[in-house]
Amino acid sequence: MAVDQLSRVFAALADPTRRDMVARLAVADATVNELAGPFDMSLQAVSKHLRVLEDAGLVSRSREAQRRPAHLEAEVLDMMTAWIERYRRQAEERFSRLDAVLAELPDDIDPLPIPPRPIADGKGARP
Amino acid sequence: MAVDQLSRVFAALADPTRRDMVARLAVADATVNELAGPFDMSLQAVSKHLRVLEDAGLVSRSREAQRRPAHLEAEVLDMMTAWIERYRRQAEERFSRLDAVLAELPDDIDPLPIPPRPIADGKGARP
DNA sequence: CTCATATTCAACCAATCAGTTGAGTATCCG
DNA sequence: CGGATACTCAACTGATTGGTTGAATATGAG
Repeated sequence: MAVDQLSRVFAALADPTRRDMVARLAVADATVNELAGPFDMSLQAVSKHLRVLEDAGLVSRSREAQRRPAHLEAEVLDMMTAWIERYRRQAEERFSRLDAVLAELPDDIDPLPIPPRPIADGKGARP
Repeated sequence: MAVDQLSRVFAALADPTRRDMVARLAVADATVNELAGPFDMSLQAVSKHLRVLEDAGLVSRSREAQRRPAHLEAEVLDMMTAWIERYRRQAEERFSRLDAVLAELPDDIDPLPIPPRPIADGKGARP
């Protein structure tokens, strides 16, 4: 994988199955078997999804007898929020600045000159 | 398109090229040509990326002579933040609750029997 | 040691994705 | 009108993804 972590995290959460897993891991750590419960999907498929989350750094795993419980690593979520919020804020600022400019426009300016009307057919020309 | 918007938005931002576009659209609206500038990539490819962002609801487009300037729709970002923050907060709470429990443990309990050997590797690097 | 449980590995498949090139459409300008 | 500019559509391609099944590994219980 020659792809940066931010990309991996976004990609990981682009799948509803994986988002569901994250939602449940936020409540409690869980094994592959437990996670697989609600899904109509093979155990191996769930294992693969878990692997994607792990590669993205969203979950860590430990060993507990045969089980390998997954644990949500919430810090990575902060990385996403940081990215998103940065640009949301930037855009927001820009918009409010635009609003301010518009609000300051003096009344004697007509910012929307009506374009000259190209005219119609020559049928039934009126004198 | 049988895929929910949240999935589309996450997927849209899973690509570095598209994240870069979003970053620049946060600064100013831009046309396909302008956006394509820095990329070593055909105009059509950029147009396609823009389409993905549009389908995800992240940008809207208008018409201005031949140009079709793209405009960042920041509200959608809020949807992501809402999702992420919900689970981050949930996990966070859970951890602090756990901390509280541990802090309350009477002294005569040894809550952390030291494992004979912390699993040394646990996971070999796969080629 | 042998068996059961929990999980992963490996090979395969269909669908989607990110990119390409080439042709087509929309809009303005002279 | 005819061109130039800005963009999109269509068809193709190789890589990745989300799923499958069957075999393999890891660990604890008897």
